Amino acid sequence: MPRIVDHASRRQDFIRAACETLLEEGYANTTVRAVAKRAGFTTGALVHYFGDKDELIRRALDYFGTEQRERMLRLERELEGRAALRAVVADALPTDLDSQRRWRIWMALWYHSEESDQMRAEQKRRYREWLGRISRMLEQSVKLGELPASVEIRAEARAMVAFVDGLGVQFLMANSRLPAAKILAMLDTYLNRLYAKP
Amino acid sequence: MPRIVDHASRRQDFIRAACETLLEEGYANTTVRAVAKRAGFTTGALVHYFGDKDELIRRALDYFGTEQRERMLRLERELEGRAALRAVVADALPTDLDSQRRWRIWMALWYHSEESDQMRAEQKRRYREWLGRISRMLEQSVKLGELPASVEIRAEARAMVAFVDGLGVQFLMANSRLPAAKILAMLDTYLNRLYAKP
DNA sequence: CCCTTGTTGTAACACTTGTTATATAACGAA
DNA sequence: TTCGTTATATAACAAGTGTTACAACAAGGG
Repeated sequence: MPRIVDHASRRQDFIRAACETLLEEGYANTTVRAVAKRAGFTTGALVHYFGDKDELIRRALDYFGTEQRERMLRLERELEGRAALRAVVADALPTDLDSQRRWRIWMALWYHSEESDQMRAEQKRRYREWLGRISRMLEQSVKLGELPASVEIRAEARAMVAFVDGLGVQFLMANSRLPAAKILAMLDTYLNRLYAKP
Repeated sequence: MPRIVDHASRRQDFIRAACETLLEEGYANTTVRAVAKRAGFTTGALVHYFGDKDELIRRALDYFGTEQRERMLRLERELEGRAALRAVVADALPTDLDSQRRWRIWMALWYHSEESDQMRAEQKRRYREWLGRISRMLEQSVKLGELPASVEIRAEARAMVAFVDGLGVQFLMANSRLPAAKILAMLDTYLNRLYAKP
């Protein structure tokens, strides 16, 4: 009976607008008004699709996560063991403008998960997934004989994640002046040591 | 003629209050009103000692930096080479409640240096210092014969800093549930590989 | 054609922020 | 004591926030 509009797709429009705003204006400037405007609406429309701002932001961050996960799953399917690990981690590392913006989002998420319980939960979930993914590739390396069975999978995964996150931070702090080649060289040095025959 | 009050020491009072507020309430809740109240005054008094809020915050962060630097210099003086590196990095790693709070501040600083040019400058300066400190200890290791001359000092320092920063992030995300022993074990694994005889 | 129902825009609300203006209090010099 | 200067408190201001209330609108069914 009433005016017909695809609820789900309109929601997606707002989520996309929120993503763009986050990337281009930063977290602090991502207000409901700004997002609504970018989507071509006003706050009146936006609030019909999201309970509150936090939900909108969480959906947007979810969108980033999904994108990244899909890229990684693709790499994981095509490769295995050390090669897969190398590819997945290299994809996560900040090597171009796009990943630089992704890292800005991550940092904002880290920071704000201090305040919002829901966000912290979401963030923990994502970390677990990320650790699990790396752990699985390390286990595969053990099965393939690339790594000795004595390697402590969980600790190694944690260390790897720390390495990646730290490089992300440094990249942002260095005003993105860290050349991709250097970052990848550091990754290879790291992997060479991890995979060194004892 | 006028009422006498030690300008410098009163300033320090406010700076200390700002530090405490940052640590206990977090960056977002560190308002001029909150800091003034904690110092036992109101905003009217505070603004007589600082041009604006940004200056106050920068002074407070400076205070943290100075504290940490002094601790590190002490360790650097007492030890040398690998032992010094291990001690300094272990001190920086998040192993107790105090360092946890310090890491919260660091993350806030990272995040907000996206917006304030002055803060970003301050932050860059601190990173350079931190990289320089580690580089010097690595060079000392080379001189002591602990490391081969072929090691790429700058890249290794960067990797080390990344490792530390990443662990700091993970510590915060894990709700400080990462036991100190595990973190130190990861550091030692890292150092063992770096200092392994080829 | 009208009416119902979901959509959207407008505007107000309540609150918080940093900053500024101004009044009051304190204290030493004259 | 009185005055002048400074320190401090109080209060207002302007801007910006998320949220809410409400009116206007659109479009398909009767």
